[in-house]
Amino acid sequence: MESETVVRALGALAQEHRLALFRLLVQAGPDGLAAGAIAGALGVPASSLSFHLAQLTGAGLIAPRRDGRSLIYTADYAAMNALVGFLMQNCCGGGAVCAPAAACVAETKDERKSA
Amino acid sequence: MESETVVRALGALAQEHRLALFRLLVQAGPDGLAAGAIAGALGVPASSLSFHLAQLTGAGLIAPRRDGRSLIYTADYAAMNALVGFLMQNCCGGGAVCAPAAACVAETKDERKSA
DNA sequence: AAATCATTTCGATGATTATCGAAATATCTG
DNA sequence: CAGATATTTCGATAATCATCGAAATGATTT
Repeated sequence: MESETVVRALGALAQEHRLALFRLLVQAGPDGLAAGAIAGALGVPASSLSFHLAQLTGAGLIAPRRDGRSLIYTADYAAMNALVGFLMQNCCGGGAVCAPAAACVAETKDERKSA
Repeated sequence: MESETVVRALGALAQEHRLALFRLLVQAGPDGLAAGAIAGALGVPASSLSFHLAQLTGAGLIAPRRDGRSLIYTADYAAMNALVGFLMQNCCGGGAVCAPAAACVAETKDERKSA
C-alpha cells in the first residue's frame, strides 16, 4: 500500500462523522446502507453527508452502488484490511509489538452489538 | 479507546510528514530520536517539524524526554496498539474480517532492528 | 411528461491546518 | 556570565476542510 493512499485513508477516517459513518457501514455488512438512511442515523444534513461520503469514497474505503433511486454504500473490507496491515507492518515495530494476538482472535460474534 | 481519541490519532497520522515521522520513530525504537535528527531525516525546517511533533504528542502517539539540550522523541507503542485494536474491533466487522491472521503472526522478532 | 423522491453539486462562509522565518526559551560549555 | 546549540513559540499567510441551504441531476411512478 502506498504511503499517499494511507494518508488519504487515515484522513478520511479522521473525522467524527466519517468515523461513525464507516463503523455504521461495517456493521451493516455487505448489504450496505442508502445515503438517506445514513443521514438519518448520523443526524447530518444530506448535503453535508454527501461531502463525507465523497471523502470516504475517494479514499477507497467505501463504494456506492445504485439501487433504484437510492445509492447504497458499502464498506470496502479489503481497503480497510490493507490499511490495518500497513499500520501493523510499518508503524508497529514489525507487527508483533502492537496489536497483540488477542486483537486478532477478536471477540465472539455475539459480542458485536447487533446494530 | 474513546472515539474522540481515535479521531485525533488518525488525524495526527494523516499527513505525509507526520506519517514518515512516526515510522521513523518506530524504527528507531525505545532510544528514540532527537528533534534535530528528525528534521534532518525528513528535510523539514525546525519550526515546521516542531508543529508536527506537537500534533503527534498531543494525540499521544509519541512522547518527548529531555537529554541535555536535545529533546528525544519516542513512539508510544501502547497508543498505537490501542489505535490498531480499535480499528480492528470497530471498523473490521468484528476483527476477523480485516487483518488476516498472517498480519498478526508477523515477522520474527529478529527482523526488528535492535534499538 | 409531470410530479415525486433520493442524492449530489454549487456557492458561500467560518474554522482548522501547514508552512516557515524571526524571536524567545532552555541547556550546556568555557 | 557570555557564547553557542537545540528546540519551541509567535505571527503571518496560503491552503484545505466542514457545514449547509438552494438548485441541479437521476430515477421512479402514474
